[in-house]
Amino acid sequence: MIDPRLLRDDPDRIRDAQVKRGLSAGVVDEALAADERRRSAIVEFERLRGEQKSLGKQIASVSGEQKQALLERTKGLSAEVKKAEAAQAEAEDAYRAVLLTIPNPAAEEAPAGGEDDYTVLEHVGTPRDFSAEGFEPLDHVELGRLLGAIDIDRGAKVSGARFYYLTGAGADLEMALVTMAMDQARAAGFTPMVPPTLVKPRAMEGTGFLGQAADDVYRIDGEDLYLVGTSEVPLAAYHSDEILDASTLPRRYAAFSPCFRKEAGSYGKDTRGIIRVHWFDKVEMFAYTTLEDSFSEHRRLLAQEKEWLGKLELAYRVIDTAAGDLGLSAQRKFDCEAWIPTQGRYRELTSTSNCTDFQTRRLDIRGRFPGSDGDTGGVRPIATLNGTLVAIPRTIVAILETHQQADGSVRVPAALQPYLQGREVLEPVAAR
RNA sequence: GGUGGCGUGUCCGAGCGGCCUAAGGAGCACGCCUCGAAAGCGUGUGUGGGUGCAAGCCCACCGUGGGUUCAAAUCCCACCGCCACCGCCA
Repeated sequence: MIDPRLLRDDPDRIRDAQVKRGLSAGVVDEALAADERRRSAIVEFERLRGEQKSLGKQIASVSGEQKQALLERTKGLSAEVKKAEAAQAEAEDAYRAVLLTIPNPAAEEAPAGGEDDYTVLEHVGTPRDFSAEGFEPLDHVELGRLLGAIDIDRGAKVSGARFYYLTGAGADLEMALVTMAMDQARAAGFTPMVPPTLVKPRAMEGTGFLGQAADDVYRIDGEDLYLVGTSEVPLAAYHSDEILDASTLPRRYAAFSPCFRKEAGSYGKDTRGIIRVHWFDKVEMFAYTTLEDSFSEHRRLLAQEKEWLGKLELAYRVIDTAAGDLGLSAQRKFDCEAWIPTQGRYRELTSTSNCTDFQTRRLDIRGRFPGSDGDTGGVRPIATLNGTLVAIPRTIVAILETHQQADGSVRVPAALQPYLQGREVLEPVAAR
């Protein structure tokens, strides 16, 4: 949720932010009107309630005829109070509902525009030139079959389209990547976590995944539980309704979890292979910081991702996502995109977002700062950030395709070897 | 899934229809005392919202949501969570 004070004090800024994302600024006026209605409803309720309270006190202290007279007067009042209370609750709900639809205003620095208006911040490494080496690279589906690492046909048989089995070396790769990622995160000060992946609506809504993004989310039939699309959800909700002592910030968590996505609206996109799937495992970094520190923390998360991709010896570029392509909750987002040889283009492997106080306001997470309100102390909103360390299928795609050799084997990056029983090469196996 | 018990402020804990504006204690902050500290004494000590230039004033909050009542922390219902036992299960 955006800062309600910002909305009231500087609505033009929110209007501009809406336009920058390519959205209509109309919601801002809707929200302002709802706020107006809400406040007059509150004033009316408090007036009636105050009257009722003082009458109640008199009733308690008198008796007999006097009491009867007062009782008569207060009976009608009681109904009015009830009505005013309902009106107030309704007005508050309406106001909140509008606020929830307003995305986090994009950062000044975020490029304006939609999906294609990103800025490339840097290129790291050089895409491998297979023509110079004299062979045609195989795609990850072929390589996965040769290595006995990915079984897409049986995934479809058992679970449907966009499902897969990781088998043999593929399963080994997942375990190796997860362990290696967790080791890196732990060394960088992140607390390892294995969170629940079924969550209540509150956690979903609080992280901004229940609005227009809702059709990408699986809901459990008849249970009021959702399957998370990322462990960002349980990690953000982890501290919901808590006041964290500012001295304990930043708090850094790294979670391993499965992720479930309907991928609605992506029919026909990436239908081959395991680039876009309904389920995958992921190690996600998550941080709680002060608002001021969130910007440097965002860079820190990006640095972790770059270190990770470097260890996997992948060629990639870093992009600054355009405002229109930010999720509801992000204020700025950097994606690391690795070069996929058989697609001839860069594909997103990791992504890190600064959500500032957008999620913490929705989830009632605040920090207790030393000092009094006057000198910026007291209880104030804090920031959340998230960043992918490793999303398994896409990372496996990049590794297999990038490090393949002419005979269909795949070279294992040096940093990964200790996690793969010291194997330097993954060799093709007989089909089964 | 069943039965029973319990959810009160930062924490412990009392209250079980109207002086609850929530007792008492602990903790914390400040002050007194002290060479300094402890002990002791005194004062203060939440969150959200409305209103006001401000000091302040007002409203809401006793797990959550309904209900009864002129009036609910207190009575009734539902739900959630915790604890214990039973059943089931990995």
